[in-house]
Order: sequence, then C-alpha cells, then structure tokens
Amino acid sequence: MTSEARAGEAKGGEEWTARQRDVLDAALRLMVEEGDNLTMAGVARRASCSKETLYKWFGDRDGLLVATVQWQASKVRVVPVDPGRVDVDSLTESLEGYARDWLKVIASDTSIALNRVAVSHAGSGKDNLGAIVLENGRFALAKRLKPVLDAGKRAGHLAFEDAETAFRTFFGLVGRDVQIRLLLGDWPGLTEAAIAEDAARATRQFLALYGARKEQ
Amino acid sequence: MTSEARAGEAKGGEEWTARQRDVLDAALRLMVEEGDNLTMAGVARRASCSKETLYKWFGDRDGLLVATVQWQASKVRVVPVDPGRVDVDSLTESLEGYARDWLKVIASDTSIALNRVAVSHAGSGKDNLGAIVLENGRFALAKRLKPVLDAGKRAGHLAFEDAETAFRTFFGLVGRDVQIRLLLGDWPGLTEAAIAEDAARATRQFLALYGARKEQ
DNA sequence: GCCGAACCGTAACGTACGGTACGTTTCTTG
DNA sequence: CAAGAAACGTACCGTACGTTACGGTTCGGC
Repeated sequence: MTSEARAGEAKGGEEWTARQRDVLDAALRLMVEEGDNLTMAGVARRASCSKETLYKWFGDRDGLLVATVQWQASKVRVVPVDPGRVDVDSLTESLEGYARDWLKVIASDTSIALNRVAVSHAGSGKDNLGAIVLENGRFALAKRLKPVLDAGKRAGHLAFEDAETAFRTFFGLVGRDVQIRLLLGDWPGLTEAAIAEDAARATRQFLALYGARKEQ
Repeated sequence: MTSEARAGEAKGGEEWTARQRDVLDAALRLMVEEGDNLTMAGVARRASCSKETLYKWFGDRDGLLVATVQWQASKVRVVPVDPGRVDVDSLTESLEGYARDWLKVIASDTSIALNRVAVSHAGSGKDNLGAIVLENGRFALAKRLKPVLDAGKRAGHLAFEDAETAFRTFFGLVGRDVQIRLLLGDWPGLTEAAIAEDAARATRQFLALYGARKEQ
C-alpha cells in the first residue's frame, strides 16, 4: 500500500443497526482492555450475543476487527471546513486547538489500543486496519488542517510552498516522540497541563518557521 | 513503566556463544518476515536446532523474543562521545548526519519488524520489549545527540534551556509522521534522496528554532 | 394464536502452537 | 578412543481459540 492508495473511507454506504453498534462497542471496549488478543468468545460474552451472530454479521475475526475500527472511526468523523479569511490571533488559536486535540487523541486509551491492534496486523493479514487507522488519524488531521493553513497563507500570515510539507512539520512539532513511546508502553507524562503547554510550544515553533515576518 | 525506569541495558553481562548468535540471527530474520506470529518450531527449523535447545537457552517464547531484540540491540550499540568544541558548520553536518542515520534506521526492515513486535507485546506480557526497543532507538539517539547539542550550546551556536526539550523538537522535525506510517503499513516513499533532503530540511528548521542569531 | 426468522447459549470440532520427553547423533575432553 | 555432555530431530501432550452446529427462545407479521 502506498500513501496514494488510501483506506476505504470507513464503511462506505450501509450502516449498522443499533444492536450491531452495541456489539461493536463491546468489541471496542474489549480491544482497549485486551489488545489484539481479544477472543470471539470474549466479545460474544461481553456483548451478550452468540458467536454465530458474530460470524453472521462480520464474517470472521478479521471482519469483526475491521468493523470495530471503522465503527470507532465513524464516531469521530469530522468534516473539514474552509475557514475563509482569518486574522493571526484566531489562526494561532486554531492551530493550538488542533494540537491540543491531536495530543489528547493519541494519548487516549482507545487510540492507543486501536493503533496497537493495527500495527500488530500490519504485517500479516489484509492490512486494512493500518490504512483505516491512518486515514482516520493522521490523514483526517491533515484534511482538517489544510484549509486552515491555506487560509493563513491567503491572509498573508503563513508562508510556505507546499501545504503538505508544512502540515507534516506541524505534525512533527506537536507529536514528537509521544505516539511511539505510548505505543511501546512508555508513559511520557501527558497531563492536561502538559498537553496545553506542548500545544502552545508547537504552535509557537511552527509560526516561527512558517509565519510571515511581521516587518516584511 | 515510566521513562525513568528504563530498559535493561541490553544483556547485562553474559554473552551469547557463536551458535546462539546464529540462532538469534535466524529468529531475527524470521521476525522480519513473519512479525509477531513467528513460531518456536519455525525458528527451530530455520536455525536448524531443536526446540528443546531453544527452551533450554531462552526459557520460553518471551525469552526468545527478548533475547532476539537485545541481540539486534547489541549489534548497533554506539557509545556517545562528547565532541568538545565545534564550529557551526561541523555542528550542522553532525546534526544532518544524525538525522539521516535515524531516518535510515526507522525505515529499515528490521527496525519496523522489531517495533511491530514490541508494540504488539506492549499490551500483554511483561513489556520488556517496548522498553528495550525504546532504549535502543529513541533513547540511544538522545544519548548520542545530547553531547552534540551541549557542545553547540557551549560554543554559542545553539540557544536552549533544556537539552531534552531541544532534542525532542529535533526528533519531531526529523521523524514527523514517518515512523507511525511505516508501522501501520503505509509507505511514505523514503528513498535515499528523500532521506537526505528530509535530514537537511529538519536540520535547517532546527537551527532556525534553536540556532543563536548571528547578528546578536 | 401460529409461523418463520433472527438470535441466544452452549457444545463440539479441528487446528495451531507452546511446551516436554526421548532416542539418536555429534562434539568435547581426558 | 571412550565416556559423557550438548544438541538434533521428532513425536507427543495440553490447551486455547477460531469456526461450525444445534436446540431453545423471542418477536414481528398474518
């Protein structure tokens, strides 16, 4: 898979029934608790449904995992909106907000669990999982941030050639080593306060790199 | 585990025999090919040894995994050296070199495989693996880079309060989204040329943020 | 109230794999 | 060269788990 051939945009079309959503929620909670070694019997027990139903609805274990990840994905889907024109203060505030949200997401239990499962799966089976997680994490953030960056550029507050490159720099300044450390079981101490501080620092650094000079 | 309670500094003391190293190399190759779902029988077959020997030497499956990761770790161990005084050009060259090396490492098959296995393991068993991988990746890089940053600061070419924070910024500027995308099965197109370019860009940006102003 | 479909709970099957046992072979050492 | 240790190959055991099968139950529609 290349970065061009992206994920399947979550479940493309049909939706889940209420009961099915409950089952998927149970699977999700179990995934947070047990990681990749959750068991079909475990999900059935937790969701108070029969294994036969699981197989009928989701095909096999992989199908259940994919559906679970897509289900979580569909819960946080956000439509990108073009902010039009912005002043420098609201731009800063906006960037800082995105940074805070992002750090909060990648530090959350569900995000860590989902990424763990997806990483575990990336090597073997049909690696849909990795693509889905990526599409809903890193790529979703990019889609939401690009309009903001473009607006900042149009308003003359940001200066960059390629929005993608600028975004990746922002991504790096915000995330740094946090995600990999969390996935590997380390705890970089991300309290609410630390997140706010990190977001502010990252935004400040980003503006230092890409902000149009005031005296120009 | 916190970032204070670090890993076990590779195998602390005793060493492996040549034959044992061969076996560990076989396990390592198999890990690159099969990820976490490598099997004891598979390693035995690949290494042309008996399963009984594996259990005698490494205790159990987890022991084998840990030993394999430590073995790979011991192969790339580098001692940090204080560069003393540096001029700005050699500092830049040095940073760029570290950035190139780091990108090359995290894009390598073995690094991806090791990180995948460690991430998969982080949730369940005794998570030594994550700590070891972290200790040999991200923390090793920090240990090698800190003296360089400090030297740059002493020489008046860098300005920062906390070396750790400065390092993490450098880490973020270099790695950006590369590692997580690779772990999730995406391929951000890291050719030799792209790596060199990325390293140069990251270094340039880092110096823009932390380089002492020339006109000051 | 009856019928069929969907679903629950559970039992059963097959297999993969971690771990152990054991007879045979190879290597070391005196 | 002989004796013992180490290691090889393989067969074996137990269990966990994915998957299937089946009898009982609920429920919407006629």
